[in-house]
Order: sequence, then C-alpha cells, then structure tokens
Amino acid sequence: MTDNDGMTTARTPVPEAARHLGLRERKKIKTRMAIREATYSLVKEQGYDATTVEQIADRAEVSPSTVFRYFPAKEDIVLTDEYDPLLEKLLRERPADEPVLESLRWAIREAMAMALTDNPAYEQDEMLLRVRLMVEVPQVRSRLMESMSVTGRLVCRALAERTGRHENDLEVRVYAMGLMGALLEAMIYWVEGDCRDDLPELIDRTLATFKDLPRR
Amino acid sequence: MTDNDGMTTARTPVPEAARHLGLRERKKIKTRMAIREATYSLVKEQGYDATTVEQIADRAEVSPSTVFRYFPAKEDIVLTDEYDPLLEKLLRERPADEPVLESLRWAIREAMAMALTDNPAYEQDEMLLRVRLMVEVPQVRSRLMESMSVTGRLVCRALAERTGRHENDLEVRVYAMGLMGALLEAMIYWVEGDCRDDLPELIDRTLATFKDLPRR
DNA sequence: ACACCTTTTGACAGTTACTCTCACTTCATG
DNA sequence: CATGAAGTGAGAGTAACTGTCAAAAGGTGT
Repeated sequence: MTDNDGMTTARTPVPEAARHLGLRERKKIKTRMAIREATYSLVKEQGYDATTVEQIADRAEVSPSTVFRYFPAKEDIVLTDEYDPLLEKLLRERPADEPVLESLRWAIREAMAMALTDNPAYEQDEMLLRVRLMVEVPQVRSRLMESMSVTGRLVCRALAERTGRHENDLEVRVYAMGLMGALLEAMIYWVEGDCRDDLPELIDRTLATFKDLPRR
Repeated sequence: MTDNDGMTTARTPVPEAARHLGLRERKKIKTRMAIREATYSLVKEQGYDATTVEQIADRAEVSPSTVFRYFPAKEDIVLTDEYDPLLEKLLRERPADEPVLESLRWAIREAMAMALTDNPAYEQDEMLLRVRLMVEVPQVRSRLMESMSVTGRLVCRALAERTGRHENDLEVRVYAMGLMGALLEAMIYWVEGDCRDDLPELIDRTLATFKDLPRR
C-alpha cells in the first residue's frame, strides 16, 4: 500500500538480497524492522491507541523524527503491504486464457500459502495481530481500505490483459473494486469468527458470488 | 448565540419537520447547519486542508468545542450521510420477488433523483463539492469507505429478506460489500470524468457486472 | 414572575500525531 | 583523508482532538 519507496521490504532478518548493499542501506532496513517490532510488542502490551509514537521511538532506540521519516503515519507501521508485487507475479503466471476468477483464486491461494509457510512462527503471530488490528482499529482499517484501491488497480491491469479491455474501463474498474470489497469483507468475517474457518474455503465462496468478467 | 437578526441567518430555512420542536432542538439544528455552511464556504475558498476547525468555529459563530460536540471529526462535517434511511425505505418499497439487483437499481435511481430534484440549486452545488472531496481528500475518502460498511449492513438486511438467507451469511455480506465497493468506484469514475457521464447509466453498467445472488 | 433543574455552551488546559528546520553525525567516494 | 551526500536528532510549531468545569440558556413547576 503506502510502501511506495520502490524498495522491496524483506521479511527475513537482514535478508540475503541486502547482502550486497552498502552499510547505509542495511542500516535502513534494520531500523525499519526495529520500529516495526517495537510497535508490535508495544501494541500487544497496551493496545494500539495507548501506544504513542514516542514510546515506539524509545523502544526502537531512534528519535520520533526518524519514525516519521520511515513511516508517514502511525498506521503505516503496522500496515505495510508487501504482498501486492507477489500477487501480481502469481497472477501473471496463470495461463492467459484461464477465466479471471480462477486465476485470482489460485493466485490468492498461493500468496496465502507462501505467507504462512515461508515465514517463521513469530511472524505468523504478527500477521494475525496485524489482521486483527485491521478489523478492529478504525484508523488502521481506513488505511487498509485505501490500500485496497491500490491493489484494485493492480487487479484492473490483470483484468484488462485477460479480457482485452482497457484498464480504465468502467466495467474493469468496478469489477476489480467489487472483488476487493468482497475479499476484504471475507477477511473481516474470518477474523470475527476468530479465524476458525478455513480461509481458502471462504475465499472460494466469496469469488463464487461473482460472475466472470466477459471478454470484449 | 446565532440570533436570527437577518444577516447571519443560514440560507436554508429551518425545515418544516422541526417546527413543532422546542427552541432547544431548533437551535441545535441551526448551529448544525451553520457549522456545515461555514465549512463549505471555507473549503470552497481555501481547500479542505487549509481550513482549520477554529476558522470554521469563527465563521459559524460558535466555539471550537461546540464544533467537536456536533461532529466527532472534521471529516464528518462534510460527510453526513442522510441517505441511508431513504435508501432503505425505497428498497423496502420494491416488490419482494424482484431480483435484488433490479431492486437496488431502482432504489438507487430513485434516491439520486430525489437528491437532485428535491433540493435547491445551491445544495446540489454542495453535493458536488462533497462528492469531489470524497474522491480527492484521503481523510474524507477514508471516512466514506467506513460509512460504506454501514450501508453495506443495510444492504445485507435487504438481501437477507429477499433471498431467505441470514444477514450474517458470508455470501450475503460478501455480496453486499462487493456491491458497495463497485458502486463507490463508479462514483469515483464519474467524478474523475468531471461528472460528464450519465450517472444512472454508469450505475446500470456497474450493477450489470454482478450476477444475482441466488435464493436459498 | 420567580425559583429550580437540566441541557448546552465556551474557556482552558492537555495530549498526540505530524511537519519543518537546522545543526550534527555517519557513510561513500575520489 | 577530504569532500560531499545522506541520515539523524533536537526543538519549535501546528492542528485535531479530549476532558473538565463554571456560566448561560432553555424548560417546568408554583
């Protein structure tokens, strides 16, 4: 979502991809992670609203200025969305003549699987915390909804390629945002049910309420 | 404070529905309108961000405290959504055996028509300003998206009645929120095209990308 | 008219997210 | 190592809120 610094933020501690980078870049990644982790632990302890940016800065051992330099808003600390590029990649890997709903289903499935298996347990923990915050804290949810439109544009592009339409077609845009709204609601439903339901199944049922966007 | 000595009187006359109310209630309605109109004029002059609550309070001749008492947040001043009850009423008036998409189409059509014809010209002006702010100012758009979920619940209820499902069914909720996302995107599309397109037609095309939610 | 109670208001102080500026440190490079 | 660039911290400032409390205004009984 608001992760427009062009740099793909990595999840694994000081990732391999960063090895060749200068000390500067590596430090940036470190403080970024430090701020995130400080935030997560504080939010777990006291809740989101009770956690101030100053506390976060203290625990991350940086100044408040630096926190704001790394994240434009407090919500962005918990809500950095690095899955858009992954989703796009997975979507592109599907055969071009497959119905878009099918492609989406598989791409989302795959993305979720990767998020759950490729990450260590404590990160899965944080992911659940994040999802919960998205649903429960209005500010975070708002931001999430904003990021929905970014992902929506991504889906628009995929839809355009598949259906021979323009990515700015009303039908394309409307269909994409409809999908996003539906998927978001599915996630909320899932969290409300304490994450007990089988998420892939919920997503299947969600996508099943749509008809395929016809080719032009 | 806001004596009706002529000069500071609001453009909009106190509505008939308020006639029988006590002085207290009537005053409340008045200050509410005063705050709104102060906000609209200031925003027209300087833009949303440059307009502070203090300025709004000054122009509306109330204290800043009062502004916050009437509207929990600045965004809420421009974004009061009085159309939910109307939409619900119109939806209920449609025949119960009509496909839900049809009902929605007519209800939305009717609601729009009423909004455009029943209001004096300057209110239409303000409506356009509001719509534009919804699309352009992130904070306002966020709030709008939040309110989307409220309207979504309303649609859920209507869908539940029509399809014999429970209003908390995943399919119902997901379908409703999909609709809301799509309709919101249609509105954004309309504003981006400088409101030149025929809005009812856009809505028809939007709803046409959905299949009907089957009865259970 | 008057007293009495309730609702509404304004003044004020405080918190917090965020912005901007500027001096200072830290890294990169020839 | 010197020189420039990038990153950081300190501090001041803004504006959206929040909470409290005393004063004012509306409503109601006698």
